[in-house]
Amino acid sequence: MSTVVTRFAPSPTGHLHIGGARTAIFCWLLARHHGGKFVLRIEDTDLERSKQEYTDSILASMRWLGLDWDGEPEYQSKRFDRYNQYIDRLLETGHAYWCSCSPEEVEHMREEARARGEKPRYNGHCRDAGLGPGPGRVVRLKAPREGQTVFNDMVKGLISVDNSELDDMVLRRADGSPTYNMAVVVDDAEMGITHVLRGDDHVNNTPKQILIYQALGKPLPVFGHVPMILGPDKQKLSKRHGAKAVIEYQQDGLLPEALVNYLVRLGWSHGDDEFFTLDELKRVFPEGRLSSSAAAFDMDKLMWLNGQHMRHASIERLMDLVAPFVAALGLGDIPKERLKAMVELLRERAANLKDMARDMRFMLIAASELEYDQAAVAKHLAPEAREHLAALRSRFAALADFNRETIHDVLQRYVQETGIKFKAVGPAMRVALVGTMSGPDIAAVMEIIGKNDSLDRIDRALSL
RNA sequence: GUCCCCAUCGUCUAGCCGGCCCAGGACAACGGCCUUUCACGCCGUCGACAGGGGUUCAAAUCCCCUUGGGGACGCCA
Repeated sequence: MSTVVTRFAPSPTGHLHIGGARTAIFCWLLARHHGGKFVLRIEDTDLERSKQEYTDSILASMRWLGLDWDGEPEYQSKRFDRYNQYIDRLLETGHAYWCSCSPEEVEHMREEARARGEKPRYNGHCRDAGLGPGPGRVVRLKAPREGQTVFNDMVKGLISVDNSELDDMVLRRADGSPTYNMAVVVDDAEMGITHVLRGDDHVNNTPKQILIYQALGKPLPVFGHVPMILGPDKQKLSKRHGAKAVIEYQQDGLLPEALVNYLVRLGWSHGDDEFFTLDELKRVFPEGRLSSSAAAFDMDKLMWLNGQHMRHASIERLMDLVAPFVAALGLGDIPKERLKAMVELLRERAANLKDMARDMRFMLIAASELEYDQAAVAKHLAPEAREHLAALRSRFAALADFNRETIHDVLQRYVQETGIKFKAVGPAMRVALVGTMSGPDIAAVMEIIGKNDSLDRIDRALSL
């Protein structure tokens, strides 16, 4: 049994976006499930648009997602000599030839084909001219004109294309650099890639690449093309859709495992299962099915899944993860115990780390900084409610052991002794301590902010 | 224009080597329960096999056509 070797081959012309992230995850899963290798190859042959900062960003996103790769990343820009060796070999074996047609001439040929109702392509003008090297000349593949090229796609099944639809593609440009298809085939063959899983937009490249494999006499890998991700409106994904780069989701407070879970489920399924950890995915991935149709991105479901993963994450990890978000709110250093208490209190309710940090804010500011919702104040801090608040304040002040149980007891006893309904005092307490009518259990909040702060807040509410 | 691919609830999907499906789950929406509030959680409601032909005793499932959508046709990747 030969080992599985997959690869992810981004070009560093931007940050890692969710479409690329998803194919990377699929490739990683396939390799890791089989205990195989996952190689990372930076396709930076376009020197103009490729930037080191993007490579760094892509690698950072991969690490954040938990996708580790084997060995050092490969850079195509460093492998031009290899590509040219193979092109020379193709020239020697008669699988390729020199072409002197100018770009303008080729464009003219394309227009002629189009006028004939055919697919625009190079007409093979220099195919049998027996030309040698020369300035401005390119090398083209001598592609078969008859028959068809067929391959069994991992996700789409049998795909076949008539060779007459393909043309003699350029392998080496006039400036001596290799073209994309040539470089990819040489790399995949040399790196021993067994499974090429990539975006849908490459299906049409596959027959062309297969022709190069055949000319080179190299064995074919298994190909698989995953459909692209569409925007919520089923149109091509764009910034407007909220479908952003992976780092932006990181900045929005998502958990990497939630993003992975969501992205994988978008185009892959395992029965009715929705929630997966990375380890589970690694274990069951091949049992599931890759979808062959495009999927629309749905932020709501991503957020829901994130909430699910928040509830499965450990308190300690959540503390580490939420800390930077709290710091970003300018709330300074928080004692560990206090942060822990807040995370425990909010883990069940927050949809993401950013929201969680935001929801901690009211507990971390001073009583004097608390913002009161005027409508809530008017409604719940009526004269009668204030009397109860004042009475409760002195009972809380007398409390030696200030924790959520004792606080809760004070509240309960007060309600029993005065015979009032909890509703006559509960909302007032909440407005006084939180400023608004929503939030977690008041007794728990009071324990976290402490006795002094609790009393200060009641005093301030009483003075409003 | 030519070629390739795709097509189940609003969305992600199960089902797809035919009968167990008058189509199941999840998100969203809506209603209810829980609760001092908001969330969480729980229960329920709404909601789909694009259309048309075949094949078959039987089709969401197989075949063909139409329609719709996407992708590709570079000396970009």
